[in-house]
Amino acid sequence: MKELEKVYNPQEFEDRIYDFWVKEGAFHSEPDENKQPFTIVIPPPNVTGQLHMGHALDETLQDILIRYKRMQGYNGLWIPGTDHAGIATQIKVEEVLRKEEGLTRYDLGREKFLERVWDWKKMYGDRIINQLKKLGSSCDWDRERFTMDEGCSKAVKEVFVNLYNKGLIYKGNRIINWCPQCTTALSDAEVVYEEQPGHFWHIRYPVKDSNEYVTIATTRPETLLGDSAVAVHPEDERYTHLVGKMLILPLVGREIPVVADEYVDKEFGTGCVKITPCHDPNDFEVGKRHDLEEILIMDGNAKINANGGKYKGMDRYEARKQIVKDLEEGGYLVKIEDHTHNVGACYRCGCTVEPMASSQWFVKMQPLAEKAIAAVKEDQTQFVPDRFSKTYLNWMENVHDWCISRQLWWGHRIPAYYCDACGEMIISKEDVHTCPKCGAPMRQEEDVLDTWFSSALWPFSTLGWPERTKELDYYYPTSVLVTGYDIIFFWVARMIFSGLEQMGETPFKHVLIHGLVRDSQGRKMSKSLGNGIDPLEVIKEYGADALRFTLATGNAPGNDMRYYPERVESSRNFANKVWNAARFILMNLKEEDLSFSAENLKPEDEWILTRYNEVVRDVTETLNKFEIGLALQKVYDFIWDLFCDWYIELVKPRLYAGGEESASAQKVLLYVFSGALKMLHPFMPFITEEIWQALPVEEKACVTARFPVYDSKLTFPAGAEKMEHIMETIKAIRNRRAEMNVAHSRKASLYIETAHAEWFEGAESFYQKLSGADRVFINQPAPEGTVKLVCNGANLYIPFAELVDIEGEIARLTKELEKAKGELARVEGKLSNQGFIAKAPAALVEAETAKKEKFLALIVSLTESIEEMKNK
RNA sequence: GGAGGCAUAGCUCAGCUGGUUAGAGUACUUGCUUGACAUGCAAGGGGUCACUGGUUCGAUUCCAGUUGUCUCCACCA
Repeated sequence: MKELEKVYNPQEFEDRIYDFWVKEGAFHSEPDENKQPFTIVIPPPNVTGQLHMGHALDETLQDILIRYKRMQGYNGLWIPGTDHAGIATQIKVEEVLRKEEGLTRYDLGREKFLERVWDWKKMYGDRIINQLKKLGSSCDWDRERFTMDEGCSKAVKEVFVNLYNKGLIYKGNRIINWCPQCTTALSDAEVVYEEQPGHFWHIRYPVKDSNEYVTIATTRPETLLGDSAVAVHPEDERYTHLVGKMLILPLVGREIPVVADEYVDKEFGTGCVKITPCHDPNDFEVGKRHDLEEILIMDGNAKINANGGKYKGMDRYEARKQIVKDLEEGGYLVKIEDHTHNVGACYRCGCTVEPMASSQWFVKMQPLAEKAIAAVKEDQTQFVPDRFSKTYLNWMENVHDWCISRQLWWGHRIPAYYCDACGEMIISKEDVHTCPKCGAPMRQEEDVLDTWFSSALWPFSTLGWPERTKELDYYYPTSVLVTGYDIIFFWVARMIFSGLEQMGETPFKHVLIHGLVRDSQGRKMSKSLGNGIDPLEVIKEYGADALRFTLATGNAPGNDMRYYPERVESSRNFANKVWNAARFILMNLKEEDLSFSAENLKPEDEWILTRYNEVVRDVTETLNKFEIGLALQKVYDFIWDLFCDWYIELVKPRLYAGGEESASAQKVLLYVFSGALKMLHPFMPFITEEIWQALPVEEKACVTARFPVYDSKLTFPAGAEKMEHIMETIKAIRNRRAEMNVAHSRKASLYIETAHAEWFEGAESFYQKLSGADRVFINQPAPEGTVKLVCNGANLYIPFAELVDIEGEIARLTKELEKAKGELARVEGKLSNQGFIAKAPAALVEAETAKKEKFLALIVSLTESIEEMKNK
């Protein structure tokens, strides 16, 4: 038998335990027809290669579920996420390149640049894996298999061609969100809106051949350069006479028409809107309806292009300044108003996005969304908690077409090939070098796909699709996806419709959504605030188990949680408690044969076994419902309160006495404790395994042991009830001794007066050990001069008369009496209510009746006691 | 503008399909080096479950409204 260190020190064993699991093949997950699969798809880690608190939360919840399922005999597989083609990766590398070598990606060229990204990617990938091990993550991460390799690219091409052939992918000129810093298009989901102070510039547009003019207001005056009309509402009498007339665009001198369009809100501003089809999504639509000229005025860096005339080459903000100045000088500027408005920013780099017309690839969402909506409505995929399905459905029902092309290099290149000679375009899974029409060389599309396009295929592309591999057969659809609510649109939704479209089946049965980890003041953890907490630092100080415990408990599913160091500390204290309980048990296990059997059980054994069984049942139930925090709370309460504070204390006299009674106690101790360890293992894997290795148990490792199962043969209602009565009286005695300031060392006799002598028989040692009694008498006359305690079903007498403060005692008893009377009134109120008697369940009526009896008896005893006191 | 969350002890939060003497951790008060643990043990104080109605025999729990607060989505020039 291995000894445990005297002091709980997780640093001493966590790494060793992890290696032990790997050596034992505990995370093995080859398809096995004799086992049920349990698959978890996990979100991508963040780009810095540094484990952050949110990711630690993801990993912890996933790991708890998969360890639990493995212990139930399931074949558990992680499908780890990688940010395998993200914009952020490229931007990060470009940043490093710029800083350290003063180069841009164009200086390096596509191929060399991609090599750089790939090396960098591997480096941080390794770092993340090592960090996850520290956390206890049982993901057997196969990097060769789960990276952006041949296979993944194959899947991407396959899907692209499939969708294109079904008419679900198209190329078109549309307004997209353009990030001038990342120099790429962004999808709607990648834009974050923020309120910013700005201005309304009111500008006068003269009517051609007239003294009239219209006034428009804009927040972006520089877009004036791209105006091709001014729109008014068709029923706006103020302007009907102008519709069809031409205006002279200030500074530019271009003639633009006044058009009538329902899009304009008569009530808002002057009722006139300048129309800039290439730089505003609504204007773009108006432009299409009225066949207006489309004038793009900026380049990829948001600098004014040749269409901007004299402003060419200016940055958009520079141009704004200059244009405002020129308008003012030309007498066109009517007024400037302060105005706060929402400005869209790139969610990666924070740069203000520019809406721009551009030729991009899109996925037609409506047909895909319809299936994805049906799948969730029909519960093929269930969100936990359920309310997040509303978030999902809301988004899906209002979804716009998805812009999937990105003007980046790191990513899957779109499998489209162009012939410059004859204009032919081919979409193909295979590379096409010569044009089948004219024989000229073809060139592949430069753009790459949105990260989330390939990420959306993750649940099946990683399993070998489009090949029909045995992994795919066995593990798809996966069991559960665990992620934060902030990623529902980016990833969850897209995996669902992609899975449905390509596999004909939803990619996972459950989506477990959790909240965000915030700092102690409720703020989001962020780099700019500097309030982020490094999980590795926490692990170093308190151990991975303590961090996992903290992340798994203390809040309801889907709600945000705050991070407090004090909470980790209290988790660590629990680990310490378990550690010391283990040490106590180990130093008391002296028997050769420790195999448990339900024989020679004492009431305290029956009590703890009954409670243990209940906890096994409850924990299993709650975990099956993904109520992870609740399950852990139950294990915690059982171990600390019931097992350590009560059972161990109750059983100490037997252990010290030795003999047959000690032997049976040892067996129960080991049985219950090892079972509790197994229940605790998914939550706190390291400490439970380390202790397991020291215990004389049959199963070789806690990680591969079988999760406890409820056993009706091991519940003993009678024994459990007897113990509850004894414990209630012990609490009452302790309470009174504390109130009277009786030293723990001062022993006293105890006289129990009861109509249920059987409840208290054989309990002498408990009273001696736990309530400072030296001798215990049942139903024997108590001597004069005692303290009387009134309990449910028994009166207790302790000879401490000299310590009694009569006045205080009367006050205390009176308070108790009032409380009991209040309870009685409540119960009687219920029982006298005919509606209650008639409609409430019978068991409840019975229970209330029993309560009434109990309170009646209590009131009689208390009243008597008060009278006695008054007579003294 | 649309949708959703939250409001329970000083603080952070549990409380699953209505019936509990409304809980935990932490903080606070008191007493304990009781042969696993002071990272501990024992005892205690502390809550009109935001407010107003409704449904019900019965509401912290379900429904509606009000107030406060947070978040997401859309976005009007």
